[in-house]
Amino acid sequence: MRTVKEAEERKNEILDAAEELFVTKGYDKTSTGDILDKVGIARGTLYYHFKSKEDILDAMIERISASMMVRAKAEAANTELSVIERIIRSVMSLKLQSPIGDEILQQVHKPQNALMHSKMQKNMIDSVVPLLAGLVEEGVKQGIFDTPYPFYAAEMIIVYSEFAFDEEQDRTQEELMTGIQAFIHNTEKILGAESGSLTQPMMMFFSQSDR
Amino acid sequence: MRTVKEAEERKNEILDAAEELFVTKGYDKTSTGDILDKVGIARGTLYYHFKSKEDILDAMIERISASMMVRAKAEAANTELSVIERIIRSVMSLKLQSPIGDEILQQVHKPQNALMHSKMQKNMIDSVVPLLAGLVEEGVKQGIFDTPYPFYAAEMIIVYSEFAFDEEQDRTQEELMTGIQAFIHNTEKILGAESGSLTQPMMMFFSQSDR
DNA sequence: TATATTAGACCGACAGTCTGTCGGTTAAAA
DNA sequence: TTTTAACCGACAGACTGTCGGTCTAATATA
Repeated sequence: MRTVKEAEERKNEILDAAEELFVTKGYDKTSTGDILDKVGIARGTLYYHFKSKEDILDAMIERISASMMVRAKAEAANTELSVIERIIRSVMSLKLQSPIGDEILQQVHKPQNALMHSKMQKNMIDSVVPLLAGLVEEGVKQGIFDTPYPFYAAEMIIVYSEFAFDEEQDRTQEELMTGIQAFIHNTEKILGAESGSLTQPMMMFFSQSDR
Repeated sequence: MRTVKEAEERKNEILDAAEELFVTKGYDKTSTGDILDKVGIARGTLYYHFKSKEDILDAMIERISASMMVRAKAEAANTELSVIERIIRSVMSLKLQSPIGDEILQQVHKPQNALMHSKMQKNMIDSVVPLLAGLVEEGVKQGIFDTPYPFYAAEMIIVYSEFAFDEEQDRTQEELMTGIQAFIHNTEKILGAESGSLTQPMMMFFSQSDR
C-alpha cells in the first residue's frame, strides 16, 4: 500500500498538484490537506520534501518561471528577426502561452492570491528585464533606438506592461485598445524610437497570432 | 469593568491598533488576538465592528489612503506653483510623509505583506492617476508637455514609480541615483517635455526638503 | 543465493494556533 | 422600566508543521 519514489519524482508530483490547486482555488484557499489528497500521500511526506507551504509556492514559481524564460530567451536570440520583432515576441511569449491553461490566469490576479501574484511578478521582472535590456542596447547600436538608459527603459516598459495587461484591470474592450495604443506610443518615446516604428510590427504580430 | 463606547470611536481604536501591528509585524503574522490584547476588548467585540480580519485591513487602507489623497490634492490645487512643481510635490507627498512612521514602511514591502502591499498600491494608483492625469492635461494645454495620452502617461509614471521606489528593491546608493535620473529622463520623454525641464524643479525639491 | 544492514522515503497522530460564531450579558438611552 | 446597541468569552472547526516510528529497496555480507 506504500509506494516509494525518487525524491525528484515526488517533488514534481507535489508541484503538479499544487500548481493546479493554487491556480484554480487560489493559494490561500488551498490547504496542504488538499494537496495531500490530490497526490495521495501523507502529511509527513509533504513536509519531508518541502519545508513549508510557502516553500512549495516558491518552487512552483521557480519551475514556471524557468520554462517561460526558455521561450523568451529563444525568441530574443533569433537573429533572423529584427530587434523590434524580437522584443515583441519575447515579451509576448510571457503573456500569451501561459504555462498553465489560459483563462485560469485570471485567478492568479484575485486579491486573495496577492502573495503568489507578487512573487511571480518579481521573479518575472528580475529575469526578463535584463533580457530586454540587451535587446534595447542592440537597438541603440543599430541606431533604431536612442536612449542613455537601456536598462531602465526596459524596466519601465516591463513593469508597466505587467500592470496594465493584468487580467485584474477590468477595462472595456475599447479602453483596452486605447490602452495598447498608448502603451506603444509611450514605449516608442521611452526607447527613443521613431514614431510608428513599433506599431507596424506589433500589428503584424497580433494579426498572425489568433488572440 | 466593561466600557461602552460609540461604534465609530471603537472602530478607530481597533484601526489604530491594527495599523501599528500590521505595519510592524506584518498582516499575516498579526493575529486577531494581538489586536484584541492591544485594544483591550474581547473577541466578540472585534467581530461586532468588523466582519473579518481582511475587513479591518480594507478599512485601514481606506483611512490611510484618504488622508494621503487630501495632501496630494492640496498640492495639486496650489495654483501658485507651476504645473511641473505641482506634479512633483503631489507625487512626492505620497512617498515621503507616510501617514505612519517612516522606515516602518519597509515592513510593508516584505513578501509576507503581499496582500496589504497590493491593496495599498491598487488603492493608491486608482486615486492618484486621475489626479496626475489632470495636471498633465493642464501641462499639455500650456504647451510644456506634448502627449496624446495624458491619462496613460500618468498611469505609466505612477505605476513605475510605485515599483521602482519601493523599499523592497535593494539597490545601492549609486544604482538609486542612476535610477532616479533615468526615471526623470523617461518621464520627460513620456510627457513630451523638453529635456531637462523636470530635472531643475526636481533638484530644487530635493535640496529644500531634508531627505 | 540467502540474509543482514542501512538509509532514504513515507506515515499519521498530535500539539498548537488561528479565525469566526453565537447565546447571553451589561450599560445607557428612551 | 424597557429597549437597544455595545460587549463578552467559550467554543467549534480548520489548518500548519512536527515527531517518533515504520517500511522498502538497495547494498553489503556470508
